[in-house]
Order: sequence, then structure tokens, then C-alpha cells
Amino acid sequence: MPYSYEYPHPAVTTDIAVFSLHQQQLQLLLIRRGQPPYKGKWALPGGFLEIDEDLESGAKRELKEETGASDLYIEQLFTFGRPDRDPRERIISVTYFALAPAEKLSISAGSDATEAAWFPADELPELAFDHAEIILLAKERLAAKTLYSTIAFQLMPETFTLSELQSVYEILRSETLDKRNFRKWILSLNLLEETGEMRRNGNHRPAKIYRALFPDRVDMIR
Amino acid sequence: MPYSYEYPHPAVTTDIAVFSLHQQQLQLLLIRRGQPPYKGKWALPGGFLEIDEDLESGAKRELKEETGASDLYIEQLFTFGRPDRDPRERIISVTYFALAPAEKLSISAGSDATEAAWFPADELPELAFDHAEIILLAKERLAAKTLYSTIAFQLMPETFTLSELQSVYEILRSETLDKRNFRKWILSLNLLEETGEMRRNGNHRPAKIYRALFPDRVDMIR
DNA sequence: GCCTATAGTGTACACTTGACACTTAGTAAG
DNA sequence: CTTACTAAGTGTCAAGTGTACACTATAGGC
Repeated sequence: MPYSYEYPHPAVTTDIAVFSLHQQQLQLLLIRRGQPPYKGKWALPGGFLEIDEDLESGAKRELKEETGASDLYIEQLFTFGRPDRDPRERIISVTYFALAPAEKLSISAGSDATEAAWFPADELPELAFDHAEIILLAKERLAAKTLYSTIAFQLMPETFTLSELQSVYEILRSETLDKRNFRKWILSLNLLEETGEMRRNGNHRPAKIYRALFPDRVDMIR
Repeated sequence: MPYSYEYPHPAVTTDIAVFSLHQQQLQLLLIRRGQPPYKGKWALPGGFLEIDEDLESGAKRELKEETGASDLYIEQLFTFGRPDRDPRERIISVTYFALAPAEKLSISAGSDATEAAWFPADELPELAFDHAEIILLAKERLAAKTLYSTIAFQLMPETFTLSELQSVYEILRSETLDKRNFRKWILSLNLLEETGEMRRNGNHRPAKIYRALFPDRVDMIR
């Protein structure tokens, strides 16, 4: 026990809620815990912050170690710190919210022999710690930001058709949208450009392929 | 040094940005530091989290100890954790954002002989640590929430006139508003009720006094 | 060449937002 | 008591925005 302090210190962890779209459903990435407490239960990827590491770097490192995912859009969500939220010691968890395009779904099991898997966001298994609460907040944040920002672009591959983009909005907002109104609106934002390519995708008229002008940016709109 | 851990632990603090309206200006509450580091500099009220205390409780306790302020609207803002943000040791700061009606402005110097004072939010002195960055974020949050929530009510006393409320919106949004349009809009929200009282306040027609129907609630609007 | 499936396109109506000026009710001064 | 002053209170119209809605275009498969 070489690390000593005059006053008690809590431990600090980061936990990340990663969402993606897969099989026309919003999916959340979870890992199965290999150690107690809550051994065998599913939990958010995350872990202890290193002492000289920035919070966001820690979140990204844990995510990569446990799931292989990297280069995702990530933002801070909330900090959870109920004194009894972990049975081992006092733990403050700085939580993050991340989005992955379907193409980056190639998730590998982590080094500590944990199992990682995607679950439909509305059919989650029993969760460790207060992670159900964290996920609820993350889902609310995603739903809210869908309405007034371009965050949905973070779920898209590099190029896509307008129909594919509309489908993503429909899933996130759980409602069908009018095709003409959606196109009028999304094009009026001037955030897309045509690549000049077409997608031939079955026995019907091919679709123009678009690209986000600023793929790394999330703009506030409306 | 009685508190030992197998791995190094950061310290956790809470810091609070409290805003109020005073002399027709948005004001921020600061304390002058009595101890190094940054001795003599102004800083946000805040301090170390106790080991068995919830984050929000810690923020409220520090605020009360250092400034006497209590019973304010408070929400979590962001968690700051750059490894070098405090020269003493690694410190994670969970920051909060609070609003006080002018009537609760009676601020007393804290127990540890610190000095507390209100500063106009756009004329702040030199600040300790990364507190300038925290305050910038808090001001952005307040400006944004003014547009799509009823957070401005948290700056109002229990009863007020529509002209007083309009004046608060004008200060927060840094623009003048049309009197008829403002009244039409704010009354259409159905969040105010007339008290039946009138305010006689100079040599002119007296104003109806209103009260918020749900003074503790912040609703999303628009 | 005919069938089918998705891509792509314009207009009309309802509603919301924003601009704008005068009357009312009190106080104070002569 | 009359007048002057100040802030409170009130409605309409025009422009812009959002929403509903149906047909044509182009490819593949047979």
C-alpha cells in the first residue's frame, strides 16, 4: 500500500456508453465482468483513471483496451458519485457518451478475458453497479441532441445516401419522416456534398452518394 | 498519512459557479483565496469532497461554508481533470452551476477567513487554477438554457411583475425584447399565475404581481 | 419490353413569429 | 383640481416557417 494521503481519497473511474446502429436498431456496447463485484453481469466498458492521464484519454484508453474500439466521437456525459455506488470503495465515475458508425463495429474481446457485445438499446440485460441509470441518461442525451444538432452524422459511414441518413433519423427519433421534407431540410443545412458517385443497390433507380462536409464536427441547428 | 491505497488516487473537489442578478447585471460569486496556491487570487467557491458525501451535497456544503448561500437551484456542469490543473496533487473537480434570486444575496465571509464577493460576469478579476475556463462554460450553459428552458425563473424572487421578468430575459439574452410579444409568449406557457396584488412603484400605473406556478421546476420549452 | 422497387422532386395551406402605437392608471407639482 | 410625467397594459397584420401530400425517373430481373 505505497500510496498514502493525509485525507481519504475516492477512486476515480471512467465509464463509456457507446452507441451504434446495426440491423436497423440502436445498439449499446457492453462487457461481461470477469471479476467480482457483479461477476458475470454486463457493464459499461470503463475502469480506473491513471494518475497522470486526462479524463477523456482515460475513457478512450479503457474503451480500446476492453473492446478494441477507437477513433469514435466522444463527449462527457455526467459524473456519478453516490457514496454507496460501488461496494469496494468510494468511487467517482466520470461517464462518457460515444457514437460509432456501423463500419467500426469490429469489436474484439479485451485483454483481461472479458467478453464484449452489442445489445439493442431497449433490450438490455441486467446491469452491474448503477450502470442502468447511466445508460438511461445517455439515451436521453442522444435523443435530445438528435433534435437540435448534427450528432446523427457520427453514426454514419464516410459516404451514404439520403435514404440511409433518413433511416438513421427515423430510428433515433422513433418516428417516420416525410421524404421530401427531410431532404429539403437536410440539404438546406449545407452540411452535405454529393460525391458524384451513385449507389446501385438492387433492381431500382440508383441513389446519389453524399459525404458530410465536416465529419468531425457536431453543429447546433434549428 | 493514515489513508493508504494500492494504487494512486486523485483528490476530488467540487467547485460552484453561482450567478445572480444585481444592479441590472449578471453577477458571479467568487471568494478570495487565503492559502497558497494562488493565495490572494479570486476563485470559485468549492473544496474537497468528503469521503462519505454525495457530490451535489459536497458542492452545497462548500457553498454554504464559504459564502453562507443555501437553497439555490443547482445542476452539475462538467468535470475537469487535466493532470496539471492543480500544482499540489492530481485533482478532479466536479463543477456545478447555480442560480440565486437577488433576495438571497446576503453573502457572509466564510469560516476560514476568506472574503466572498459578487463580480459582474463580464468584468472578472484574475482567477486561480483553470477557473476562468469553468466560468466560461457556465456562462455558455446559462445563455443556452435561457433560450430553451424556464431557468430564468430561478433568478426571480417569489413574486414579480412581467416587466421585471422581461428585464431579466433582456439581461440574460443581451437584447431588448418587444413588450407585447414577450407578454404573449410568457403567458402562453401557462407557468405563471396572478397573485391578485399590485405593485405601486413610482408615479405611474401599478403592475400586476405574478408568481411562478412551479418555482422549483425548470421546464424545457419551445 | 414489362414489372417492381427505391430515388427523386414541388406546391398549397396552417401556423408561428415578429413588427408596430396607443390607452390606462397612478404620482407629483403647480 | 388640473396638468404633466412615467411605466403598465393591450391587438392586428404580414412574412416566414413547417407540414401534408402524389407522381415521375431509373435501374435490375425476368
